[in-house]
Amino acid sequence: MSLTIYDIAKEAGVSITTVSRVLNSKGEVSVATRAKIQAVLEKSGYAPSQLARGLASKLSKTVGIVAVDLRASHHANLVHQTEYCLSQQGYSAIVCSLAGKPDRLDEYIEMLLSRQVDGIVFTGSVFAGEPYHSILAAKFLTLPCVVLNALLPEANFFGIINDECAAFADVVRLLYSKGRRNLAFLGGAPTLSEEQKRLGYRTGMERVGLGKQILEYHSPHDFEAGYTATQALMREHPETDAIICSVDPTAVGCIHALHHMGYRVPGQISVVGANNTDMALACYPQLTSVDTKPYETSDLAVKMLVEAIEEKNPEKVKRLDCRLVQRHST
Amino acid sequence: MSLTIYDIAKEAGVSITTVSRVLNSKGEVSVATRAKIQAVLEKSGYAPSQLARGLASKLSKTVGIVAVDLRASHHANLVHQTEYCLSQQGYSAIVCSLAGKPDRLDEYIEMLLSRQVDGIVFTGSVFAGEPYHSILAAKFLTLPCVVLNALLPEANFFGIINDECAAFADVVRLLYSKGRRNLAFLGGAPTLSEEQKRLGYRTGMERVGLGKQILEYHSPHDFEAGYTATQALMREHPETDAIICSVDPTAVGCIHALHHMGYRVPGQISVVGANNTDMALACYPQLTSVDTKPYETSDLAVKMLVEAIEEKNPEKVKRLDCRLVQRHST
DNA sequence: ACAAAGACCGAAAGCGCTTTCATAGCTTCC
DNA sequence: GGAAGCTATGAAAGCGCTTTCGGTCTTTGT
Repeated sequence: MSLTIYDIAKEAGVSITTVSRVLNSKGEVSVATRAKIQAVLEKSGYAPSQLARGLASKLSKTVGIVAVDLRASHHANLVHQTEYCLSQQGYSAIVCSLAGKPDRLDEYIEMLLSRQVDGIVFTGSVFAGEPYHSILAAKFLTLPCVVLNALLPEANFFGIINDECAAFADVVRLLYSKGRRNLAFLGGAPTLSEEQKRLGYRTGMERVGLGKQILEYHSPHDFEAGYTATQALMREHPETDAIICSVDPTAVGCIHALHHMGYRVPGQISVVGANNTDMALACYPQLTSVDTKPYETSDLAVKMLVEAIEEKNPEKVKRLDCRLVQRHST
Repeated sequence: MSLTIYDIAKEAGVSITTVSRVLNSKGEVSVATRAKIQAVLEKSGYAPSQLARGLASKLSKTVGIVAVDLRASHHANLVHQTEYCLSQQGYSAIVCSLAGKPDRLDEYIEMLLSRQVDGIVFTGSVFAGEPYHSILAAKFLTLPCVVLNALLPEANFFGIINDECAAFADVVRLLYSKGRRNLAFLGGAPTLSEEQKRLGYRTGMERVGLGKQILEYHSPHDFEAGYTATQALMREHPETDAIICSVDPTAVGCIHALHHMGYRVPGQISVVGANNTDMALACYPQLTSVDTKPYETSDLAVKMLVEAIEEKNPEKVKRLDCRLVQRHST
């Protein structure tokens, strides 16, 4: 096998305790011995076993990242950046992708606990809703957790909230300024994030004086669903001239449906999405989308989590604003 | 802290050795004691510490997944499915996303080794090229590694090769059958995967009697690059009526460029991509794409890796065929 | 009836670290 | 000059498991 702390100690002519001390830079070590040990360390290429370290210190320097579905671009971005930030801080990430199957959450949590992770990051507001929340609550998790885009009532659950409400109100204002008067909202299951968007839509509509014309449709967060929901919407409300979708995949499905029904985008109908994923760039016309800043969100999440792990009592909730990115679909 | 094997042993009135035996179902245990221990196990909700287990047994039941860039849809799919298969086999995945920065590979490998991973999966053919290959080679990795879409010469490196060559020859045949006669190829840096595609293109061209009209352009694997490369291509070879791109993002950039230059797709020009990512679905018209079967690839990778870890000597290379998915861009 | 062979179980030694506690050697101070 | 206080170091006890080895108690064969 590889080198152990004993090899280093022997080579340097000191005890493993002293080696451990310089490894963790804690405790007093004379300049001379420190230098000697450092030298041995350098040339040996020794790296301490994180397993042994974790076992002895009760800190594994590992965190779990649980994503609803890693295949979704927005989540992949969040996981990517979260992992990156964690690695910068000396933590490794064990990632779990639920593939939309809530029942796997239970096993994953169990697994993460058995691996002594120091904390967990959940990407996605669905974790605040059912059945996820019940599963999490039943675990009585005592380790720090941060949920992206949601806030759970439990202690040691930290949250980051994107202010999507304001951004969606802006979306309405933008569309209104372009002359659109029949704006529909196409949203998903009522998570916090969805509710914020919906609220933003309503608020925006009130502000521009269209409060009486609220039109809300429902669609899961995928391409197909966006497609069929749009067909229904246009059949029942042919006067619609702008569709605000809660996420990009829905919006892309929406655009395709409109194309196939013979509408011109943005000529006749404007479409807006959210999360500013690469789908927004890929579709034609390119999609105007609410940027929910996955990078900033992840950075903040890791910052909060690490602070919580180190018992620095970070704030329980942080807020981040969103930015509307205009492209050719409006 | 949580329960340990001692608690279980005491509760069941046996030694920890015996508990360990039923936990790992190895060694002889009478039916009676086994039942007794099982019962205690059930109602306690005990889960063995994987850290301690790994330390004692030298098998961490953890594998590293190193992706060139998790943000790229194709890689996210691979990582997702690989993680899923691993979890089914009792392994956890530590994921590392290089974000296209080769220099981070070194640190990641070091980290994975210090965590005693039992194996590593690399997603992407770039790992067979420079500078990645040199970095890997310098490590003298003795643990099993599998590289998706590439094969490294080193021992204990296993590979899965997608037969993209045949698929790209099929692409040419398809386009030819649709009346296209000026087919250009838009590929990336010369990795094995890229070379296969290029070879497929050439072979296909020979077969349909267009061997004299090989036209190859170069473009990194992203949207922007595909866009600009296409502009150059069309400026220099306006007679082109079909563009075969080596990956979807390039193809999407290509389509956008064509749109902006006033060409109709597929009216005047056909475009094809590869990997069949969600970008292929998102863009308009939806993209004909070579499906490189990320799910089958990942399944196979995990199968090979686990066999290698358990010293079952799997074959060094496995091949998988690809499938051409026709959509509206051709 | 007695030896040989199993079946079943526990003691104890690690795995590679961290951490507590004790000790030895030096200063410092009145 | 001796008590008090540092600084620098090591011995040893864990952390929660696996695994080897040996021992006891039944079987089985003759």
